[in-house]
Amino acid sequence: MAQPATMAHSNPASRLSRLTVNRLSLYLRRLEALAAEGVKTVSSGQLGEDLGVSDAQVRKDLAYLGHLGYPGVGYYPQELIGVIRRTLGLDHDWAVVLIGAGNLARALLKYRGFQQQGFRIVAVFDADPNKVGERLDELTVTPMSSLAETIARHQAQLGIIAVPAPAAQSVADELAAAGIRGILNFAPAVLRLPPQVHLVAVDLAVQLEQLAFLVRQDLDPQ
Amino acid sequence: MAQPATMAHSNPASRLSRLTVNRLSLYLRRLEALAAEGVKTVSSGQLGEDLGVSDAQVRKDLAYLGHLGYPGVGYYPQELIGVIRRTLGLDHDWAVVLIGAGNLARALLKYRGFQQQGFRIVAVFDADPNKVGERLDELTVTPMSSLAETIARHQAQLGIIAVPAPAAQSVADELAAAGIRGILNFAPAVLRLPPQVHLVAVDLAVQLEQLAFLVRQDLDPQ
DNA sequence: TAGATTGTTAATCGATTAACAATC
DNA sequence: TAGATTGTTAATCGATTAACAATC
Repeated sequence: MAQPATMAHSNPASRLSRLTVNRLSLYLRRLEALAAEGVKTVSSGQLGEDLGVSDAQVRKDLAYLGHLGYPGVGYYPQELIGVIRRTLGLDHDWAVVLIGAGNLARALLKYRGFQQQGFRIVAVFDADPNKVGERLDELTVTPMSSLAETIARHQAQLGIIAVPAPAAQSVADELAAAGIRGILNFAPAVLRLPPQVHLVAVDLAVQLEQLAFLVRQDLDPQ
Repeated sequence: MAQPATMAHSNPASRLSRLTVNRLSLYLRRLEALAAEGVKTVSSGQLGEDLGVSDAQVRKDLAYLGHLGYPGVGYYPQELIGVIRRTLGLDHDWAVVLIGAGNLARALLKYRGFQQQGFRIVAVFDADPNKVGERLDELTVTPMSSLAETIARHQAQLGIIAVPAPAAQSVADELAAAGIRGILNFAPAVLRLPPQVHLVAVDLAVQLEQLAFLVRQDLDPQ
């Protein structure tokens, strides 16, 4: 809107790298806490210090979203919260389906951070007939055979894969075929997806191995 | 050992970036699968294609670990597995303590990827007296008061924080005070730790928001 | 006003890719 | 040998930081 006409077809969000988007999530969480505390303004230096990010980095990240800062003053948390939420797509709810009804699924269902940002898990599926019908929180475990129908009914756009690695690719294929647009994958498997389906992978073993490497290197450099 | 004397104080591992270490974990997992299938040699092109990494990237990453490739032939999975495991510190077991006895803890206790790489969860703690004494898999939930003693007894070097965000910093402080050298943090909180304690954070909300951003940008560019 | 703080540029740093001589 | 493939260099790409004029 405030963009000059010559920039009409430029898309600010498309310039945001994965790293910047990650930090925007962190800024958002911190800003929400500051707003709840009644803080009226915050500087890039303060916000960065709270999160372990440089002040220049904070300003650069936020400048991608527009002229949101006030020289000599800082940023207004309330204003920033609105802009970041819109940028991240958090200005409306997301219907999410969860595949796999194990302990990780239980943990994710209870995870408040998802609910708070408008992610609604609308169905849980499992391939194991013994788990189908089981009650998980507010939901009843549904058979995989009703995946496509359930996704269509809820107009779910996101899916979370929490099944063992060998099953992950076939679940991903089913999700893609059912029209899911983004997958958060917890299975330790590399997934192949059509280009219109976005993928974010959380690989727990990789993260723990990263930690082992850091400690090992520190204790026993060689 | 095979290093010339002039490089005696250079530390190859210290040159490895976090990104490279992450990929080494992925290479390791794939190589273990290849070895199990009886594959005798693999090229950088093949390994990269399996994991979505360029061939040049694979060669560069592996070259940090030494001259492990054979021109015209490729790499020997068995040889590479040994070197990567040593580099990542996976050539011995790690005793790990788990703080928080909720659903995420249950999921982590059952996670095969940890056990397979030699991570042994030796104790589970919870601040809630109602949870203390509860059986989780092979372990009994222990009160926080015995944290330091238990860590010392098992000589645990790694800790996993799976408690709510408000409790995370105080748990981290206790772990650091008890001599833990590395923390894998699942709480959505920024932790402050002394420099000798390494930190890897897995932030589930950030990852799901990353996914929402990608999908939103794709569906509704503006 | 003086002081604080932004947005942005240029410099720096780091990671990836392309290309190819060397090797088997 | 011819073909395949490595290790490494130089080129490219991208992200971070330092610095400071502009602004309130």
